[in-house]
Amino acid sequence: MSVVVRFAPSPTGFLHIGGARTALFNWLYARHTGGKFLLRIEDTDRERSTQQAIDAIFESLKWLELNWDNEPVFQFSRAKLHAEVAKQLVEKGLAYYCYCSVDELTKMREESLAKGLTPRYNGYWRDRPVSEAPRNVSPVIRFKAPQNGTTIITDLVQGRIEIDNTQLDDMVLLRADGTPTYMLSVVVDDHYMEVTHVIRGDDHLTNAFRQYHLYKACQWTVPEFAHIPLIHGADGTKLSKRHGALGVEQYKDMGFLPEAIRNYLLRLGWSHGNSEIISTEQAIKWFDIHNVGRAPARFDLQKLINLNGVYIRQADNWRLLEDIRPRLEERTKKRTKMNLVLKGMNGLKERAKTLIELADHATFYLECPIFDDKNDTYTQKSADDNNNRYLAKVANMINYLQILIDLLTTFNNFDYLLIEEEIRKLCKRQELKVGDVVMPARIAITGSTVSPSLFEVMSIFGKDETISRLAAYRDFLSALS
RNA sequence: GUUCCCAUCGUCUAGCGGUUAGGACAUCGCCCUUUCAAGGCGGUAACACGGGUUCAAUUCCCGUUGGGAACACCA
Repeated sequence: MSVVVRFAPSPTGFLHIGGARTALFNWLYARHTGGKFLLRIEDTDRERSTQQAIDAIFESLKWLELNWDNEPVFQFSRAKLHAEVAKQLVEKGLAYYCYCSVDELTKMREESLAKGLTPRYNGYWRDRPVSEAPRNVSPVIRFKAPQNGTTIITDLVQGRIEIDNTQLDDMVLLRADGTPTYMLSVVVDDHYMEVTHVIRGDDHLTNAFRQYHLYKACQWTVPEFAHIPLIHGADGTKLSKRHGALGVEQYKDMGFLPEAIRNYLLRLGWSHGNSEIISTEQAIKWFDIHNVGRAPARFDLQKLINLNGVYIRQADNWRLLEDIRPRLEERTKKRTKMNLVLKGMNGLKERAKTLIELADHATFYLECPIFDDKNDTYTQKSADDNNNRYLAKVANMINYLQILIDLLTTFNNFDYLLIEEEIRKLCKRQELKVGDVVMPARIAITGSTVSPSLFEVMSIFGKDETISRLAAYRDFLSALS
């Protein structure tokens, strides 16, 4: 029998990082086994489900490149079928109508809690004749859960788990308004979608036991379960907004690459020997649900950032340019110089951990960051703080800049290696430190003390732009002193 | 509170009775060097605790402690 898995988020918010991992594991398992990866939107909670959230989930999955098979299933559209199943169970005597009010149920839970028991429904209407039913109350349908014995589930991740059936209470299948609950819907949908493996968050583990009996009551095959541990925040508690339980979209906005996120999420709770950098192809080949760890893992942003740097360095230059183009265009009008960014990409991507950084560092190719277009002058203010250290030695800097200009003016060929060779020769001749000469030029050309190799930058700019920036800064410094 | 799950460096993890307990991120040195990265080399750093079982326990069993999850007419 071929594998069918599904990712079934409820559209009550964005797709968070934990959901993304659940989706990834399902997707990998499907691709690994050559099975199907289905998507089901669990929108039975009409109050909290939004179109916005549905769109966000689709967008996030697409961005992560976790493509699903078949059309997505919207659970609410199948509500009639779900209700039908509930009614059939009543007819078979496997479920019953319950007329308890919300207040009564709350009271019941409080009483159990006071006695030190698990709060749950006490089965008041389980064996009570319908003739006793109050007139003006619309009933819910409850499932008759077994009251004795034990239930055993062999979870693919958690192993064999046994619970006492006294833990199970009679869960609501159909609400008073006739809409199905999650417990009913999942089971019915998973059955009709022919899902063979239910891979989901650990928080559903206890649900599996209740669902198990529902499968049995319907005489359906119980799927394999795999409950993967949740992701925790850096402090070990449940991941919340405070920790970075952000939407996938927000990680995109922070400049992360989808392949970096996939790799990070995969390694969180799963490993393959000493492999850290794992391509998607390798992941598909290696992934097995059986060796997913059982303990929850903490989310470590530093490791994600590091991994992102690795993937940026590996990425194609054109693709990176396209990734940062919107950010660059936001920042400057000089779109004609994008080819310079592309030429400089090898030097730039070596130094960036995120696409934001990459865009930041690339800006100088488009315009000199410390040159203010409006006033047609340089500003010290916009230069980074380090510059001040060098600006203290203005006279020296003017001198070095002039030496460089004189040298570069004689060049016909603006080749990277040639520039380096000649500047080194000059420094040796005049007994100057290469760093002393290079740093003022770096500030003049890139507006910062941090940049890719200056010789590379110069060769990319070419003679005119290089000398023009050097001269402009020289003049600015002269005016200062 | 009740039930279930979990436990190796700060973090993610390898280990599946006998290892100098390995790797990665982070961190700290050094090297390389025009800055910053990247890279190279090296350092600090872990088997929660207590009982068993065994010739031998990080590894198997039990308990303690500590963490987590679930207990809705939410999903």
